[in-house]
Amino acid sequence: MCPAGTSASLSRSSRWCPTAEQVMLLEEMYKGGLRNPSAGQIHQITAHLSNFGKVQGKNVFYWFQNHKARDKQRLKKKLPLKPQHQQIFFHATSSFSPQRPVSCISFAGPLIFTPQVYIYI
Amino acid sequence: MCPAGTSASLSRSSRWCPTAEQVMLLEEMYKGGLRNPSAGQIHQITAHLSNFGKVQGKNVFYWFQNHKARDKQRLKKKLPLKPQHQQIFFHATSSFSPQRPVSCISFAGPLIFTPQVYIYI
DNA sequence: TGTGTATGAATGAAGG
DNA sequence: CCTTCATTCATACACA
Repeated sequence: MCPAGTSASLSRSSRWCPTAEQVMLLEEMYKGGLRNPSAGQIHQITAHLSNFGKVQGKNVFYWFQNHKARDKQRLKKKLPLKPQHQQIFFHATSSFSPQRPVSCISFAGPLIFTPQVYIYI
Repeated sequence: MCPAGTSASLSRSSRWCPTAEQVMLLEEMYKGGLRNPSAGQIHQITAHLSNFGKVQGKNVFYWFQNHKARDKQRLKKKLPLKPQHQQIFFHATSSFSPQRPVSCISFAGPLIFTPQVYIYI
């Protein structure tokens, strides 16, 4: 969490603890609509945030990822509307027999192995 | 990752949680140069990994896809001055951490993968 | 010192 | 392949 007061940088911690200024700037950008910054944007942002404390590109990347996800999560929790998100998972449930498995993946070409063509039986 | 001592198996999670042994084997193959396993290879690998826990072909497929992509990102040191579509970076410490004591390589199967992926007994 | 919470980090799974 | 989403693990900190 690294809340105010004790600003990050000096912590010998293994993980990034953004300073108040950094968080402020990030939130500013977030409010501005930024959600999935490109690599270039991340680079720029990182450079800018560096003026306020140690920070790496990955920190910025994760910050946006997490902030967006949790923003959504909070909203979801607040409005528990009907479960409209039916997940239609059909488990392959395989007992994954070891040796002579039934034809699982029924195409054999040396072609691309894309998930879309998986055939679960 | 699914550390917490309790490896995968009993998790009621819907997603695959590779065991330490499985990860180790996958890492080994990756280090051996395997990047885009063919459907056949995936099938073999899956069969082999099944000796160490539940796993499906798509898990293996995704593992290689993700590992390759993130490995690449990890290695990125710098970004071009121009915001092209460069990659996002992650930290550089990759070394796979054994989440458990690991008593691997004990499988005695005479199985072979690809020439690059030699797994001696 | 234990417990809950906020959040950094990681990665499986898709989507495009 | 690259990008994004979802879920989880890990950790710092507030509070008791």
